[in-house]
Amino acid sequence: MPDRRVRTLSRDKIVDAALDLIDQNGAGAVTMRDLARALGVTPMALYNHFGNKNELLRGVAEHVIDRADFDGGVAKWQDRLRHCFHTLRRICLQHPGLPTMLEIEGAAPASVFRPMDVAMAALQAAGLDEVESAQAYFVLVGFTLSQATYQARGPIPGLHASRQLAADWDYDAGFEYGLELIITGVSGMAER
Amino acid sequence: MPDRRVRTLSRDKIVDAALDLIDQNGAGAVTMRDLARALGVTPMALYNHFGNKNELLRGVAEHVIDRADFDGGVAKWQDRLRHCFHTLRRICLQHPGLPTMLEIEGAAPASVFRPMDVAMAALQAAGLDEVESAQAYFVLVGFTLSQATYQARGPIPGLHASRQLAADWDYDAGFEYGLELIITGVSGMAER
DNA sequence: ACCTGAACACCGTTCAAGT
DNA sequence: ACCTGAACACCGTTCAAGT
Repeated sequence: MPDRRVRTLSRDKIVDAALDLIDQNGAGAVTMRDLARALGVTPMALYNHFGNKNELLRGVAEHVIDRADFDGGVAKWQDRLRHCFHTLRRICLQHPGLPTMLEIEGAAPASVFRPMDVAMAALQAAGLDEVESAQAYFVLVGFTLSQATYQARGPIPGLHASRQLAADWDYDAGFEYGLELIITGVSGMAER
Repeated sequence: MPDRRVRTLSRDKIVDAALDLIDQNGAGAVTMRDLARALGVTPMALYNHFGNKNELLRGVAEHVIDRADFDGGVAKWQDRLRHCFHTLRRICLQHPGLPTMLEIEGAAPASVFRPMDVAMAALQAAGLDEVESAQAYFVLVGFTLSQATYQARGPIPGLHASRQLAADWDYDAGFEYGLELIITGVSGMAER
């Protein structure tokens, strides 16, 4: 018989609270102590549910990625790629900590392969072989994550200020253009 | 009259020592205390030369970028792009901490605009306007930095292991393919 | 099985003091 | 002007103890 007393904590509760903190204060702002305080609990209570902070962050990333629909069920390979990386970009902007979490050593969950599977199927439909598809995927995911990171961080003060890129930079237009550039490149490479 | 006693510290000495530590132990491994110990000095002595750790890292990044030749003096815009981003990739691989340092908030020095100027000139020679060139530059730099970061970190254990991407992944071939894909995309976008 | 409280070994940085 | 030494306010995590 399992314990019938209400457990104050669970992996889901921890992940939800961590996601709230990340969305409010950004990526590196989440602290085991802060997270414990938000849950009304001692920091060490978290270690009954996650081995360490990295595992916890991986749990958060997994939760976010698992909720996303990268496929979309569209027909043309170009539209599948557009949908896949628009989706990835959207969840990165919704949770500004996500790209950093995925970049942190060991924090990437197995779920990161879900968009990879979708994208690689589309790239092979475009005419690339398996290795080429993987190589092209890394172009797309590197581009998408770096764009989202730049946008979430905002212009670097004193650095972008010297150029006119700062105030009126259109991140949406920049993403669309870059995505179309890469898709055009995929077509060109497939024709060789 | 300036003080004639030998100063034990200088910005250059600190930057050199920090670069050594970064090259040996990776990105986040450099600590004000470790760096001070390597210099045979107290941690607080560093604060006479740099306002804080971020400024120090910016100094290191600046030093590395300033030593690189992004231009190369080649004629065709495709070759100029190849040379520029091969150079950027090389210094990122020589100093595995560099991409992380550039991504750290506020750590990016004004020098990051040097490869940007070279690349944007090449992209405008390809037929893109100024805004398009900036957008295409972000594709190239995001791709190059993310590739170098992946390669420096190595495969994520238990994650890439489930795919055949792990052991025999050719980072050089992946970079070449991605770069050609983007250059092909630039040509395609310029023709519109 | 799950949570607490005190402690450990770290951080970056401030401050007052030395020369 | 430059460096030291002690201290402050943090970290993630270990360990022994409670229930």
